Amino acid sequence: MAAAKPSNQMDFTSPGSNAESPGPMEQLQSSPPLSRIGLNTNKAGMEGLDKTKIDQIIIQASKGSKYYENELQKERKVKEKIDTMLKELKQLSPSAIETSVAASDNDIATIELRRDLNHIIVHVDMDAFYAAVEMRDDPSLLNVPMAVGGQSMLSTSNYLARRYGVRAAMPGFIAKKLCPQLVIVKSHFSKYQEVSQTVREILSNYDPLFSSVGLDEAYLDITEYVTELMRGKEEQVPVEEENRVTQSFGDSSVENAESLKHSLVHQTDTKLIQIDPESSQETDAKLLQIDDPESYSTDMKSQHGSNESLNDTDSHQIDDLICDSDQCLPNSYWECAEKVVSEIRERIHLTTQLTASAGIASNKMLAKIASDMNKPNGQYMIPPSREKILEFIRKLPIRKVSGIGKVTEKMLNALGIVTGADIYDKRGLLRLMFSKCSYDYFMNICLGIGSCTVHSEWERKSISTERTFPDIWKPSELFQKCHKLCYSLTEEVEESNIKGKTVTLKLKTSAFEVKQRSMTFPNPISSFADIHKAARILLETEMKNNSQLKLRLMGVRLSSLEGTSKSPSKKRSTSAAATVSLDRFFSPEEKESSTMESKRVKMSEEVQRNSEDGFETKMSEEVEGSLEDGFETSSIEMKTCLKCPICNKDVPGDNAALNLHVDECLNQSAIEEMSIDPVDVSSCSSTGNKSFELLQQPSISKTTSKLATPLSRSTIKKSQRTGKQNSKGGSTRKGKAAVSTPVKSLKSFFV
DNA sequence: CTGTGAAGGACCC
DNA sequence: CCCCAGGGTCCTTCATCA
Repeated sequence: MAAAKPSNQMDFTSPGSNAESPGPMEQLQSSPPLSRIGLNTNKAGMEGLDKTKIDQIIIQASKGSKYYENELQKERKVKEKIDTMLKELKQLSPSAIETSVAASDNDIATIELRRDLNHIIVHVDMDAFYAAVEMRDDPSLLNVPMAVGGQSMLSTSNYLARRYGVRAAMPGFIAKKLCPQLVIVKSHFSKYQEVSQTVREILSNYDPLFSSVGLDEAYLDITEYVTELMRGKEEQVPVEEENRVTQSFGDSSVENAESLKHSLVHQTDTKLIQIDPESSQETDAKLLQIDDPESYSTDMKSQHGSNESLNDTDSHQIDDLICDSDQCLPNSYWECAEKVVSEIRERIHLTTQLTASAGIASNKMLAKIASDMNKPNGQYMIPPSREKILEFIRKLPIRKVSGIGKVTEKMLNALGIVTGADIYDKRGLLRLMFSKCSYDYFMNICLGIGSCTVHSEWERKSISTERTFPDIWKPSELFQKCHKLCYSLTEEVEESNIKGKTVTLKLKTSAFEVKQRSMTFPNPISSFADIHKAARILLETEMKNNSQLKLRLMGVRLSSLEGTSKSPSKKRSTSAAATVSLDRFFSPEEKESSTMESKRVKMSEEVQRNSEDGFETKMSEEVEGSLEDGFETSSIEMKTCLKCPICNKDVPGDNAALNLHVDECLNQSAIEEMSIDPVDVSSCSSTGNKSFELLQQPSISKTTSKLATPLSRSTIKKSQRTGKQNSKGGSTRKGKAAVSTPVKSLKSFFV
């Protein structure tokens, strides 16, 4: 593998490659305050705005609100985190950093081995999706700044509105301040879903196994599609170079051409007629047009950020270095891919009257970034050569990378990192300052390496529902909310035939403080009775611990789902390749379409039976009371409980300790009650007798009442790197400061 | 030392 | 005057345990 060798001499070695000077303090920018409240311009259509002015308006509008105060608080925390990070940075000796750089170079060589340029990955992204749909259906919206959502929150805005700083995830009333003429349209979800489905049908012609992200995005691996197209071309029309797409489309003996025609017909039948009866005619014409070599080249050139063509002799050489000549896709394939993607977008436009943007690259991370380059209604390809990729990444603002949000950006900024090149330059520091996971993530970014895995089915990990409302504090109201939420969650749970072990209650106080309290059953549950009891107990406990609990949001979630690869129940040894993402080895036949159908109990019945029964009344009185209740009623369980060291211990006067104690007992008794509850028919097989046995050693852990301790971060952890990467440079790093950095999982982007 | 839960957060759409 | 969502995923820290 030639790849191993060049990897150490990074092409980043531009100016300041040795900028890893131990004390890059000059670069430590004191970031402006309110960075998390101000406008986030990291979005297409928001370039060149007067951010300062917009920020002023936003801040003006938010000042003094609970939300604002909470954001300030969070901002302070982040700042603190950064400060301690910088302090630790100062402690680092030059030699330590030097060593770290060497080790990092070593890591990079390893990571480089995973570079895979043999997939043509496409990221398709509908432009301002919801807004575009609304505009399409109501021409009066065409030339006005508009957004979709409500007074409290916008889902998206059109490009006109973006000129005012109005964007997704902005509350309506603030948007109005920025742009008084703004028209806010209510969202029509089902419509978006329909359109989305239409788009998906188109996409499936190019990659039947494509994966979608939300309603408006999707990843495709069109390698196979392109390959077949090219093969067809080679066989059928070996001479015609430029017109291969056309040719093969026109040739019915080619499989893809068949399928394409098929889909066209299909489309014509189902969609075009509804939208515009005449355009079916156009479809073919348009498609052919796209294939016109002239229009292609001019088109693509203008859309292509860089003028570099794939035929660059350079890239040939590089490619030869990097890839096995056998494996590497010929450049012509990538040229073809551009046409194919162009066609995809065109077809989307024809059938939906909406525009899409797309990115083409050798992995998902790059494709995603690329799709944003020529938004709206454009596409961009990052050529599959290592050199071109590095060149691209080098200048790339890190914030463009999916997974790097405002906090991570700020943290990296503090280290003087703004672009991909900076990441590479500071690799020594990063290796010392961040967890292995984060560090790996960063390295992959600056190398432009990512996952090519598109064809893996999504697996649900949790299911939840939550609701915001005007502040409430009356116990009866709180319980009512809880009940309602559990009900609707159960509906969904039953609909999807899901079972899970962990119930989490989410609370957001009127001060915007978010708390989560969870409880794990010994066996998967799904009935309203179980979910509600758990949620109810968690709520009771919280209310008990905080007598003036005032909430603006409540949510319930079920996780540790049955049949999840994470679930211990059916671990299919992913053994060997410990470091590799499960993604890769996930076996599709994991689904157990359970035997639960029979247990379907009518929700209404069940709710009625459970809603205001004795149990609940009991619970709403005194936590202690129900606690003892639990003990007494579940005499079978006495043994377990009696053995509980906490229960039998004298609880010290300390409040926190008492809480711990109570929580633990509550959880315990809760589970017992649920196991025993005669009403609970629907889940008897799982929470019935069996759980009695399991209850002997339940995995109940107490809900720690003492939270967070946000300050104790300053520690230098010795979270050792367990990776296999340090074969050469030695340095098994021990004293690594793990500044916790939230980072998109490697699973999603990297192999 | 590993695995698991619980709680808190960052991020994405 | 109206005053910051909801559904998910993953990572990290801590505690406790087997």
